[in-house]
Amino acid sequence: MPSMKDTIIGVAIDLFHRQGYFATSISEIAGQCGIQKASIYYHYPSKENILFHIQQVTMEELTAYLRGNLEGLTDVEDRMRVAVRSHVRFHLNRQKETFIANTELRGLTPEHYQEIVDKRDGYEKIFQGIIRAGCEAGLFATADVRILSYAILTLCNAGAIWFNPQGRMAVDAIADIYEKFVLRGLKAGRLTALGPTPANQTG
Amino acid sequence: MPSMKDTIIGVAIDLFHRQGYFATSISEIAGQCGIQKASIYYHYPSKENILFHIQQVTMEELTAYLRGNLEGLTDVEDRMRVAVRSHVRFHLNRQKETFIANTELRGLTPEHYQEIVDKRDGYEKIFQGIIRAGCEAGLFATADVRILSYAILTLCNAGAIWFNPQGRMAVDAIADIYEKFVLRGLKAGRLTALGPTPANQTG
DNA sequence: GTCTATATTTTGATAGAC
DNA sequence: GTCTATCAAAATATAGAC
Repeated sequence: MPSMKDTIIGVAIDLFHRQGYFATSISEIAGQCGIQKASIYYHYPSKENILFHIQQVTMEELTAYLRGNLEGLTDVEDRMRVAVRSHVRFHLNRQKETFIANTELRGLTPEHYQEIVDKRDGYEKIFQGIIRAGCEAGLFATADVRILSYAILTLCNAGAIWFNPQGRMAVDAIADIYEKFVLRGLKAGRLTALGPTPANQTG
Repeated sequence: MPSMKDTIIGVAIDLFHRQGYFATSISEIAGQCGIQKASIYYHYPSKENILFHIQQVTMEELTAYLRGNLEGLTDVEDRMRVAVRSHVRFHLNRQKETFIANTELRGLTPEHYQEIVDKRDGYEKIFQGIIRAGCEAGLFATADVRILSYAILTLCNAGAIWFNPQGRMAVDAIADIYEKFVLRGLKAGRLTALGPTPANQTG
C-alpha cells in the first residue's frame, strides 16, 4: 500500500502528463487522491515542489539506468548501441515522467530549473563522449557532436509520445528500429545499395 | 505597419513560446500590444482562438512549403532529401510557431484539436508515402513506416529547440547534417567502414 | 477600435480545529 | 494527517461609454 506522499506523485504524474502542469490544479490532484486540497500541503510545500520532485527523480533514474547499462563496455559501437537502447527503453517504460521532464521545465523556479538542466546536461555528455570517441576512431562520420547528440536523443524520445503499452509493438522491437537507424546514421563509410537504382547513391 | 490583429498574433507567438499557453494571460498579451485586455476581445473571441489561429496558419504554411518544394521531383531519394531539408528549414526559420504547434495542442477545444491533428496527419502522410516508395524500390531498409516517419520528423524538430539565429551555424549547414543522417539511417545496403575497426560492422 | 469598470470563477496557499 | 474555512490575487470574459 503506497503512502499518501507517493499517491500524490502518482496522480500528479498522470495529470501533468495528460493536461500539462499549468492546466492542472492542486484541487484536481487532491480530488483524485481522495483528500482535500489543503491536505496536499502537509506532504509538499507547493505545487512547484511536486513538479520538481518528479523531474529530479526521473532524471536521476534515467542517468543511473544508462550508467548501469554501459558498465564494463569498452567497444565504442557497443556502447552506442546500448546507450540508444537504454534511452529508448527507459522512455517507453516511463512514458509519462519522461514526457513531463521534457516539456514542463518552464514550471520550475529558476534554482530548480538550473538543477534539472544541469542533470540533463550531464546525461547528454555521456552520449557526446561516445559520439566523439566514435568520430576519433574513424567509425562515425564526423559532424557537430552536440547537434548529433540532440538529434539522437530527440529522435528516441519520439517513441514515448505515441507508444501504447497495450499496442501491437513491444518495447524491444521499437528499440531495435531506433538502434539500427541511429547506428546507420552515424556510421562513416560507403553505402553499397542493394536496390535496383545503385547509381543513386551519393554517400 | 501591421494591423492590431497581426500585432496580437506576433506578441502571442512570442509569449506562448517563452512561457507556454496556460502560463500566459490575456492581460500580458494586451500589455505588450500597448492596449487594455478588454480590447483583445474586439479582435479575437477568446484566448483559445488566438492559439488556434497560430496553429492553423503554421500547419497550413508548413504543408504548403513542403508541397511546393517537392513539386516536379520524381526520384525517391531526391524527394526524401528535399522533404527533410524543407522540414528543417521551415522549423529553423519559424522556430516559435513550430514549437507552439508541437507542444501546445492541449490548449485547444476538442473540435479545434481534431482539426489541427488532421492537418498534421496529412503532413506526415507525405513523408510516409516517400518512405514507403523507397522501401518498395529496395532503396530504404524495410521497417515500420509510421515509426520511421515520426522518428525523422521529431529528429528534425530538435534543431528548432536549440537553434540560435544569431549563432555560429547557418540554417543550411544544419539542414545538411540532418539530411545526411536521415538518408544514411534510411538506406538499405552494406556499410563498408573506413575506420580502423572494420570487423565491427554488423550490416 | 479602445477605454473603464466589473462580473464570475478559480487559483495557490494558510490558519487552526480535531 | 486530514479537515473546514478563508484569504488575496489573478484569471477569462462581458457591458457599455466614448
